[in-house]
Amino acid sequence: MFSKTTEYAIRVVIYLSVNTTPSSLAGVNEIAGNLNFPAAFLGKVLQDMVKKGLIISVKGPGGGFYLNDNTLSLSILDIVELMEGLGFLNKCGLGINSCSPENPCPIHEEYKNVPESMRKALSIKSICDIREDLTDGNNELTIDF
Amino acid sequence: MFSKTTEYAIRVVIYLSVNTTPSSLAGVNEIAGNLNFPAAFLGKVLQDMVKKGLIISVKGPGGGFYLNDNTLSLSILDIVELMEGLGFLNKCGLGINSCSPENPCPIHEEYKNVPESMRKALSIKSICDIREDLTDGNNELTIDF
DNA sequence: AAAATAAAAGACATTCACATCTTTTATTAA
DNA sequence: TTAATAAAAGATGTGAATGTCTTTTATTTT
Repeated sequence: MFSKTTEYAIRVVIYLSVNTTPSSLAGVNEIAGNLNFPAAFLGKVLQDMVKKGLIISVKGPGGGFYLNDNTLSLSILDIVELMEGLGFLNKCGLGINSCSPENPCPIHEEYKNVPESMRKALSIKSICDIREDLTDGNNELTIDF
Repeated sequence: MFSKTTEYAIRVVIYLSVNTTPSSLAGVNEIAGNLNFPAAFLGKVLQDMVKKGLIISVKGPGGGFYLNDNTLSLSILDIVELMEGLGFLNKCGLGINSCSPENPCPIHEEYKNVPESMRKALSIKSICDIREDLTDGNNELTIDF
């Protein structure tokens, strides 16, 4: 559904939310190792995320990355929007560019629920909520971020 | 959402359902021209569709393509399945391979509706139904297939 | 039979996301 | 102030999907 860049960004945000503070950072290699991402490419994604304000970087010995405070209040959808835009929510179910309410494709009505349920699924929780889910232990979330 | 190959295949099936009969065919260039697809590449897709039994080809002067009768009873989802499989319905909302009911990602529950609504949207109508919608005129479908 | 037509088939080209490698810059610690 | 560390930046590589071009095969018409 999303590009690798966006996918990596989402998981990095979650990882950093659980595993770092402004005084306890994580480096490229640690993140790449724990999330099983290619380190060199992840470096590029991290650069991009710094530029976009999602995370903060520190150079030099002991350096690394940690989460920007503001990012905690964002939803997954907000991160997707920052990384690659929300075009995927407006795409026709058959891929027809000229498809619109005035010029609907053959499954236009039937497909309406899809972007709606996507939007809901991706925006209902904040990163802060997800961090709580993962650290609380009062739920069955077990994936190691 | 789908590959170009699959997208072209879906629209070709609809086009042929409305515009051809076993005695009135459509050639690659006619189809490509009307649907605004690259003709040479479409030729490859049509070959593939013939092999998969979706359409029937006739060589030589007056030749071209028409819809296999059986295809009329298929849904869009059936065509997608034939062309590229249904992997897209089993993908995790965050792109995590190890995501499963026993090992759910942070938005696992929230995302469940998405593939469900996709499946419904793509399987509720048969090609036959869609052809009726397009030829009846008792609806607002206006895209020229 | 010969010429024309149109799909089938094979070889080749292009593009872009994804990924890697090398060099530079900033920071820290000795 | 020098050496070490780690991110930033730039250049380059790769593979798969997409797209093009040429040749072959089957069919029809003259």
